[in-house]
Amino acid sequence: MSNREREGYNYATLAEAVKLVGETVHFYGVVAAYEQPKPTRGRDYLCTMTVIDTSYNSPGLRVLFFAPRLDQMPRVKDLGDVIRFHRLQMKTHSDAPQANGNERSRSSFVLFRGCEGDDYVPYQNPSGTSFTMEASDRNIVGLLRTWASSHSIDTLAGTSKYMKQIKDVAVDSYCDVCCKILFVSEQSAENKVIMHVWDGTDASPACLNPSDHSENGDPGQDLWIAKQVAVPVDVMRGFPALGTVLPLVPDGMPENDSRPLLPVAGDWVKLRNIRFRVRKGLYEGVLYPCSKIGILSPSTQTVQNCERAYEERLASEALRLPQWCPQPPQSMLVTGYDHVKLSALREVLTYPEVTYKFRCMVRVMATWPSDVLDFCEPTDGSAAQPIDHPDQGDFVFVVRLTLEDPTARLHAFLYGEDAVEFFGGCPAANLRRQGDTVVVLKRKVDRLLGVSEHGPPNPPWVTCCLKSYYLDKARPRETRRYRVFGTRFAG
DNA sequence: TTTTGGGG
Repeated sequence: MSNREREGYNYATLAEAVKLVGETVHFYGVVAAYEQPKPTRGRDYLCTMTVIDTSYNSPGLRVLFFAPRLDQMPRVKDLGDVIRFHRLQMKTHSDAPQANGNERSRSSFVLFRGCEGDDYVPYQNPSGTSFTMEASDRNIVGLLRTWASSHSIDTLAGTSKYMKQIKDVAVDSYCDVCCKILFVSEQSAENKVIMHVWDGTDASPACLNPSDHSENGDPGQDLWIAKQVAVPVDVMRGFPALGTVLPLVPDGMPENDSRPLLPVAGDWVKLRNIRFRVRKGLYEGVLYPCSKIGILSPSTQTVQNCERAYEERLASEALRLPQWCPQPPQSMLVTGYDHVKLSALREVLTYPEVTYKFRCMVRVMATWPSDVLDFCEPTDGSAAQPIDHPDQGDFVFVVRLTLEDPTARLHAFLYGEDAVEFFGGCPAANLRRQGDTVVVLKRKVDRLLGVSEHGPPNPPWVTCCLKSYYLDKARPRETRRYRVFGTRFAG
């Protein structure tokens, strides 16, 4: 044992430490930023963080800590916690000071809660029982706690030039996002963990990629399945009413046991260096090996801003609207219930009463049948009835619409008299014998779907009324369906 | 032993 250790450790302030490039130092710091450990391309794990103290609080000191095993990595519970490092090597990187720790070079750490008045027992001490805790140590921890509690420690969180809200994400560029983990799903078949994240804002409507074109000829069904697979309705019940929930899928990440540690539902995180892409017309975040997951305290300014903005959205009729629909809202459809509050589709899907009525602001993504010629069918539906039966009264509209807003997708049926009203009094008929009617219908449906000669379809925002019902009284929730009613083309 | 990765 060296003289120094026998006398107790001599801790540098961070201001002193950054001047000791090339030397091995001990120091205490308050954790101002922390990224989950992740595997390196080499043999070790790496964990990165920024620590601050009174002598050096902006931008703080970056610390890299390498170790062969996950349980040897710092597992910071909360920003503002106090960490003590022994035997870190001071370096510079890109003209900024940096401290390097390596378990293989006997670097070590202990972690304390940041709460003022908490005890002086570390909540993490990977080196076991042999750690020093003198009166001077308790003094340093106490002083750092007092200082941190009166000081904003998150000055770095949420201020990077890469930071984006979900409403502003775009494809093909790397960015950072502060968001809440709402749901973590294990896709056991692919051995993938998908996190579902939310920040209270609405993703912009995304175009369908040419590769998204359905194989079964029913694009609406594909779109609906894409959304259902992502988040089951039962899980959705626990989500906030508004705002887009995006899946975050790993790409090129190492297999199971050497994956980075993932946050759990309820955590706020800062996702760093992630990208977005569009699949089946839905944005999804992509987590690469170069991405990082930083923790955020609920008290962080960025988190508070998200939560406050969301509370405002919830309370305001205007702000509840999808953030990408025109203001003031316009709609080529009108409803007879304009006084009824607008519901997001996630609210519709998760409403506790199975039979209920809603008014929504949505986009119509697809119809089924996709050909207007097939919008009506014979009322008795039997094969014995000739398909070309000329009698109008024997036909009924049966059309399934795939509706979308920033919160969800759902199928709603346009049926019978509700459909006749919807299409402006156009009666049900054998449409294969009603060329004029078909032309009128097709023109309306194309407008509704935003079909254009150039480029992909871009459906406009429209208001519509939905009512929910069930097919089987014994299993109302499982057999819940939706119908469009009280809605028609304007003019 | 001094990598690995290091705010792009």
